[in-house]
Amino acid sequence: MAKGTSHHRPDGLPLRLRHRGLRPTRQRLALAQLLFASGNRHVTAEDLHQEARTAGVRVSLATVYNALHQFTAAGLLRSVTVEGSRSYFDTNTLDHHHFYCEEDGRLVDIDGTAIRVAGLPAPPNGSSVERVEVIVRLKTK
Amino acid sequence: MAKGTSHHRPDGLPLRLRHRGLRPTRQRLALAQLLFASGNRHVTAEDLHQEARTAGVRVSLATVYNALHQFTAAGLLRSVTVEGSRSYFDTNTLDHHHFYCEEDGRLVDIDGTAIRVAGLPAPPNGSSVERVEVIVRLKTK
DNA sequence: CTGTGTGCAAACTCTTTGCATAAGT
DNA sequence: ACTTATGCAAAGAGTTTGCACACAG
Repeated sequence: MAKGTSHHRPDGLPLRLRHRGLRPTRQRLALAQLLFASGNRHVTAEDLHQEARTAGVRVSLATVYNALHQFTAAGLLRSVTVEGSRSYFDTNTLDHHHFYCEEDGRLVDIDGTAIRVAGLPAPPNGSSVERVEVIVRLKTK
Repeated sequence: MAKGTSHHRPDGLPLRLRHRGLRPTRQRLALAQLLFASGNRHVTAEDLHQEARTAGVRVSLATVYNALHQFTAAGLLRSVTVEGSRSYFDTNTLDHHHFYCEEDGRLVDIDGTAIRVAGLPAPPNGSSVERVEVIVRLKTK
């Protein structure tokens, strides 16, 4: 393993962004780096903004929001809604589910293949199922 | 069955509120009436406020929010989070799930006994499951 | 160069809060 | 009377937007 840590060659990021029609700007690259360098993550805009600043990346909160939405539209992220006041963005774009701890606001992935939902009624007339989302709300035992 | 329509005697409301430690004020009664008189409902604060005004009930939006939260704390309502920007309140406090149509913001109940979720992994250490919530996101076919 | 992205601050939406007034018991 | 709820308007959080400047190609 001469260079890089297997799954994420930094060099892949610019191409990955450009491939989705996003110009690999300094800010987007830095944010993508933070997001995708370390396994599956669940971040809020504020989280990511803070992280960027801590990492010495000069980026505005508005740009973080823009980037998160652009990444989501481009299929690099998925948004998760578990609580009204914050928006979470999930780097895992495969179908999967979540544990959510209301107390500390933490999200944990549940592999989509692990869970099976049985007994689903037919969707209302004229609509079809886009996605089944399971949220397991946790309390401290 | 001499009087009332079985599940919701209007006379029951004041008692129902008082029983939960809520003083049956004019506004709370009117809102409770709107909420509980007609089967299961999913409303936003704005919805309910509008409805109240339409029904000629003078009530402020802040009071609607207060009442919705008080009712929720008292176990008369349950809050449902499907989308970041709005908070929904559900008059069905039994365990159940939802269809959610992103396009028109409509929520439809799915009986809790209909669905079975299998294959749930053990919750993270130190926590236990409070509630499993299934949201079936719909698209117009 | 040329067009897209960014930063900043202001605007916006939904929700909560503080304090004087009104209503419930 | 005494306590609790309400109304209003202002504050608050999170998010979005508009426009001048900066950067990537």
